[in-house]
Amino acid sequence: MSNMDSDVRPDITLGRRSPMAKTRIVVADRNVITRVGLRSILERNTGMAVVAEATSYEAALDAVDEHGPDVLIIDLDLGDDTTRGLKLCEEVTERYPATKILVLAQKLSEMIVVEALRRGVTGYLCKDDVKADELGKGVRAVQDGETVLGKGVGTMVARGLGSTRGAAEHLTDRELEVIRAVAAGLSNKQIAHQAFISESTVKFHLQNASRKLNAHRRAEIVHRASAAGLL
Amino acid sequence: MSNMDSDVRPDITLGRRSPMAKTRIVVADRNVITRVGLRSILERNTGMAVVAEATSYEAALDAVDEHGPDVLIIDLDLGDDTTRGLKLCEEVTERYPATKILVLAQKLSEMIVVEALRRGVTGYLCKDDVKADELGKGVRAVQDGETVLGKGVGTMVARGLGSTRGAAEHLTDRELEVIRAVAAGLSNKQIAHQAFISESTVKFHLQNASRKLNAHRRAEIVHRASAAGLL
DNA sequence: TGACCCCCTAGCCAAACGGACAGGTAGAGG
DNA sequence: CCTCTACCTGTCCGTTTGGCTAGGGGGTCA
Repeated sequence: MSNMDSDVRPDITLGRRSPMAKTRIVVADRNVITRVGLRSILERNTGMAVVAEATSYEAALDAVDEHGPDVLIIDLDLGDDTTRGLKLCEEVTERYPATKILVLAQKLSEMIVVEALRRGVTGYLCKDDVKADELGKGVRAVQDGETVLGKGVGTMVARGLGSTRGAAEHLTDRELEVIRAVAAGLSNKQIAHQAFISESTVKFHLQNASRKLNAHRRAEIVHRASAAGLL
Repeated sequence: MSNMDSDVRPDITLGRRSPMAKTRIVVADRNVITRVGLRSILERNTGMAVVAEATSYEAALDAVDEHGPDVLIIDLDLGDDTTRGLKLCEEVTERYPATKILVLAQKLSEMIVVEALRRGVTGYLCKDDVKADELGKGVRAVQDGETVLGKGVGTMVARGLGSTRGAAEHLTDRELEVIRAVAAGLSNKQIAHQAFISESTVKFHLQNASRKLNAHRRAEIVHRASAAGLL
């Protein structure tokens, strides 16, 4: 209660995963309010303990390294590049298969949902939809290896996996750069000039982005990218 | 601990604004985690009490009606129409000038910031940027009538107020409808058909929206509307 | 070394868009 | 009555786009 602002809060380190021990949780979220709220809600539940908090991708990984928690609760949007969050999930599931991941997203993005699940995330809830008691249940379920999908997430998964191919190929740096320029209202010609490439190339990148985002108009590209938190 | 999910949590009703009394706070946010977190952080401070929580515009207004708090902490994005949040601020400042409003936004939108301040909001912080101790200070400052602006908010205000005219005329229902269709990737012709109006009219609405949002291309319109939480 | 991916470029053409005219209706309110 | 707002329609024309095909260069990795 005295050190509520530290990035990582160590705790009594007892033997990892001893039976009957408390569920050890690491929370990664850039938002203090959310961290405090989560801790408060989860620790009402006598069987759970938040052993560390993190506010960046690096800190999150460090915390998992150090504490080897049962569950990592994470908001993938920890920096300005959500893709980093996906990579983090991949790393954690690879190196610590015993640590289950529960994603707590601010908003639902089909692309992120599908990609996260592909990377071994075992739960995906949306902050705004979740009820207080669902959190505890969700954590317990995830810890037991059950897959927990929040309201609306399920249908996304169905659609996402139903698509012919991996729905969400990653946008390349250039593509993202171009999309951001489009969002700013620039024409292809202006973008070309700004990025020191030809107009043809701008169109090329936009076509690739269209395919990847399953959009057909630049306005739609912007919308999807925006919804995915890419801008 | 038993009724943490109820929309409004009544408390001991003592004489309003007695001197030396605790700072009475109403929290309006659709997110349980945030509500619990705020309560937890604020009530560490012995001089403050969260007397009610609300998860909808209606409930927020009811709570203010009932408790006449010193401070209303609100995330304007309580439903699917952020404009409602602005109207709410207007109503509260009009009917309860003694109740100060502190906006806790998820993301920063110039339009929302400027409009909110125009409507008598005395504080504007961004959830992700705020530190735990800043919250208490912010609430106290707001209660004293001081204007509290979070990181980045100040510059927005400067730009917003510097603009020749009221920066943010409201988009009409039709305009919003058209914009949403544009975001979905529809052509003017398709939108016209969908809305039972002519293509000319679609273009007309888009031109008006362009002016209001200070955009020149549909992709930019979508971006701004999206950033303002209008989609 | 070939396969693969990202990046870059070119030209073509139909369709869509933006921006500007110049109007019209209906309702709300001073 | 006049004004204001939201809504609706049209025509014009140059610019921008979407979608296509058809390439080259450089990097990584098996």
